[in-house]
Amino acid sequence: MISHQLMLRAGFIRKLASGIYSYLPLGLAAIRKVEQIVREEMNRAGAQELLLPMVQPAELWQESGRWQKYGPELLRFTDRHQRENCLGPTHEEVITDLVRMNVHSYRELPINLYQIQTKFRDEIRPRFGLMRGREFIMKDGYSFDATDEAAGETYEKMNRAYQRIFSRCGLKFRAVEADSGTIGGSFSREFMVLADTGEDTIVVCKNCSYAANMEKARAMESPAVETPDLLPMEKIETPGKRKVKAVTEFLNISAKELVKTLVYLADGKPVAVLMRGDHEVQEVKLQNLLGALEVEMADDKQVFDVTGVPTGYLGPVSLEIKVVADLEVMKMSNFAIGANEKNFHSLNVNVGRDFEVSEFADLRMVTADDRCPSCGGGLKLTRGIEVGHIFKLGTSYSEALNATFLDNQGQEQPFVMGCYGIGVSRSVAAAIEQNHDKDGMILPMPIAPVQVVLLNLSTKDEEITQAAEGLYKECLARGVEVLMDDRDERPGVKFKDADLIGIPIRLTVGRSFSKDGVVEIRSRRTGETFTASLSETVERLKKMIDSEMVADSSINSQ
RNA sequence: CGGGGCGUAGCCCAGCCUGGUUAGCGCGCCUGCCUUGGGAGCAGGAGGUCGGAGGUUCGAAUCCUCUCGCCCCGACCA
Repeated sequence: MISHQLMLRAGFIRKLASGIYSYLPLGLAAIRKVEQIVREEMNRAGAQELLLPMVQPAELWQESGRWQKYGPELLRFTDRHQRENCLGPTHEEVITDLVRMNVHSYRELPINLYQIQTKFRDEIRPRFGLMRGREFIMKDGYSFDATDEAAGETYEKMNRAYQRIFSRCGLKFRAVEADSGTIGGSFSREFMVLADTGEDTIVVCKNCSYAANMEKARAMESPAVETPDLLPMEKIETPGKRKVKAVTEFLNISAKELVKTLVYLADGKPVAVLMRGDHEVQEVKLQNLLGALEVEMADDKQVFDVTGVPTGYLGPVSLEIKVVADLEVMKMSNFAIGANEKNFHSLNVNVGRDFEVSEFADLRMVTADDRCPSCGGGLKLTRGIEVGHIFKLGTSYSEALNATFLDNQGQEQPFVMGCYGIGVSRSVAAAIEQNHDKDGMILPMPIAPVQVVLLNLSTKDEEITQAAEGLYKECLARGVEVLMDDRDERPGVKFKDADLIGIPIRLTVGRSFSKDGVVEIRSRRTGETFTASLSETVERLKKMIDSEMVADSSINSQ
């Protein structure tokens, strides 16, 4: 991954252990820039910063039920008093506990609290450096409202704040509908930085603003077709034909005329899933439909054990286990299925006449051939990096932890919560992923470690050195962030390093100063170069910087 | 957790298969000379528990066993 390589080469980070990195001065400076933008926008949106403990007692997690649920990525340990603890991967429990101890009346609401802190998640397989470390810097925020309606307003406020934050960071991103996952809650939205190297696939409409991740993405339903006459079911021998491709070729039908039967284990219980031959199951949708904690595809042996049929010849007719089906299957008629007998399939099968389905639902993976569910336009699959996620949590945590307040009727009510995360260290990596060339990083002005890198090309030349130092001091005095390269190195080395670390503006004092009394100003992004006299230089730097900072007023707050 | 791979100087790596001088190259580092607008050149120099433990052997970086760490692929994931 390019951002990782560049950060190592450029001295932004060094690895200490698997998924654990030290932030060096330049890397830290970029992180601080992102943090500062996050702070400003969170504060503007009415949130308040605090700092919660990283070590958390097991009791709290047992109370919420996540001590069992969270799994091995929660790093647990025992202290000298034999008390169990964990390192916080997130802070719903701690914040809910804090609020329940201190807030008791609707008149104290709403409350919106956030922190910026190092989190630890013992990832199965850390990779891509800061992109998926075990230790990472995250902003996490939590809101407490008296009613669903008020919580919805807070959620929208956070949505707007997030739009501003990522715009101000100079990132190209999309906000997408998302599955809320193990955190629970009713609705959530992910902020995805668009990059081909992203780990997540997202679906965006080419025509309207619809965007979603694969777990949530819907497609416009295919138009209803008139049901043709139902033909009599027919069993046909299909020796050795198990895969959709082999069966359809053998029967000379298209995959759209075949229904495949897949067996999943939902928390250990077998379920058959019917899917049109050319479609794929989206397991998270299945998991949500079944209300299961875990679904996994059964292996060949497990399938045989529960159905008595070898994989490849399964069908829903007289199948003993629970059967669910994708919506598209409902529209099909006279289709082919496995006959539940080795080497046989059945033709002209129909739902209702030949078998029953306990539930129809959208269970499939959307493809680029599908149409947008909100406008019917074409869809595009693209890759993204998740840098932010906002959730409407509802009352699941406040109920589990018995966090309540008295409403204006004197009734005890659970807080209506929301939670809002931003991967700070990941955002820096994502920015680099999105902004680099063959020579190195090209950092957006608002999150670059410094705005200007000043090269003194000849530290032994007194005139040049004096000019460079003068400029350096003037920059500092006038609020221009500057890093001076006065190493005793040859010019080529300094140019290469300046390119690598991606500082937006390069200011060079060298030969042209001795000759013509001018210094050189160059944009890292465009390569555009011009010269300036000493007296006008800092003013011109300021203009360039201002034009590249995303000004508050230019942000469209949607 | 399953599959594959790697640990030799600060870094990248060769040597291992087929045991046998003083363990080597490149980069980096130090000293001197030289050079100064796109990662220069010459000369000299420092730097090693060969990841760790045990074993086989006259002799182990090399063969065997165990162990630790890391990387890649997979399942998983806010």
